[in-house]
Amino acid sequence: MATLAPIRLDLLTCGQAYSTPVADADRTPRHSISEVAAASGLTAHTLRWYERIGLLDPVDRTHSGQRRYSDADLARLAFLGRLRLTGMSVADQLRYVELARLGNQTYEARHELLVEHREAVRQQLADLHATLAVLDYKIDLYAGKAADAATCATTDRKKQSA
Amino acid sequence: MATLAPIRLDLLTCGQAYSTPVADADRTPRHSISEVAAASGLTAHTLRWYERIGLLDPVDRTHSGQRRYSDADLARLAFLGRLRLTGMSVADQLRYVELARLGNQTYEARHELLVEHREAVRQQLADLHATLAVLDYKIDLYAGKAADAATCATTDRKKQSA
DNA sequence: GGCTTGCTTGGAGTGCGCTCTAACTCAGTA
DNA sequence: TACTGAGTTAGAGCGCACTCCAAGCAAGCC
Repeated sequence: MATLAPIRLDLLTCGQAYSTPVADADRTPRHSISEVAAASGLTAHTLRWYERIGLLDPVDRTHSGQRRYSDADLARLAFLGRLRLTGMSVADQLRYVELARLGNQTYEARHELLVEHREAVRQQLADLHATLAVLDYKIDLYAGKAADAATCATTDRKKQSA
Repeated sequence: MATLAPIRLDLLTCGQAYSTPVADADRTPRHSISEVAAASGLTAHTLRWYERIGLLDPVDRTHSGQRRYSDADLARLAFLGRLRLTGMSVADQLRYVELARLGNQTYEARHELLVEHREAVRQQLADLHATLAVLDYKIDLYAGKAADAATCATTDRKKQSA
């Protein structure tokens, strides 16, 4: 069981806040949309769209209506980015976020969702390893064939099966 | 340098031919579209579409116009499936196939393309490993919290940051 | 002959994840 | 006051990778 010691995070830059995976990040509104776009690699358009569909909670605004993201927003974005990198659909990310919004009674459901996704990630890892082996094999083959083709122009023309 | 001894493959089933990565597979037209769909996990629609866009060479037909796929077609499909699993776009797969169609003088270009893609796959592997670590961390956290919630209903309500 | 099954075609449609547009506001600087 | 630049909105549009549709054809079975 994890004990959560509070951490002072007031002085994090946008990039640091984005890459720091903290459970109880600072909620002070701080970062403009362009800073967050730069830190996250998403466009401002996409950040607004994430908020519109509910993937981000409504972001704080300045008195003139401009968004100011907190470190907590950035931490969530970073985690969502991880899920995205592993191929989780926006719909499933949304499902997770909506469970989180419902509070304590959804711990189990979220746990289950993550465990399921971890299995998918493990499957992907296995697929990638297998493909890496195939690529290594093909690349070796091509290295040999390219040397052939360069040194021996009169070699018999075999049909290439990809 | 790879020496390519010819291999007798006449008796392969569709599924075997699909999963056997052979360089000079049999070209005898043999398998119906539904067999290939079952073996490859693609739909018949998708197989026809692949042919239409040039990802597969024109497939042999029976006298009545039905497709009959060879083991070589299946081997290519299997390799394309690997590329797809690693996130290569259809456009890039097409680029590779078109290079293969041009024959010997494109060995180097194909080699380069595969080496580039291998790098992308390695990057993906790194991303997945990193995400797996995050998932493990979160899952442990939730396992603990779920136990809390179950045994201690009066626990203080911490705001959940994802 | 009539029915079913499995296939054919070109082209239209779908779902996803953004991505862009148009018209606008606001703060800051010369 | 004029201009610039960064931001705002709802909604339309786009590229990708399929996915489906309608209409038709050929073979096999009762």
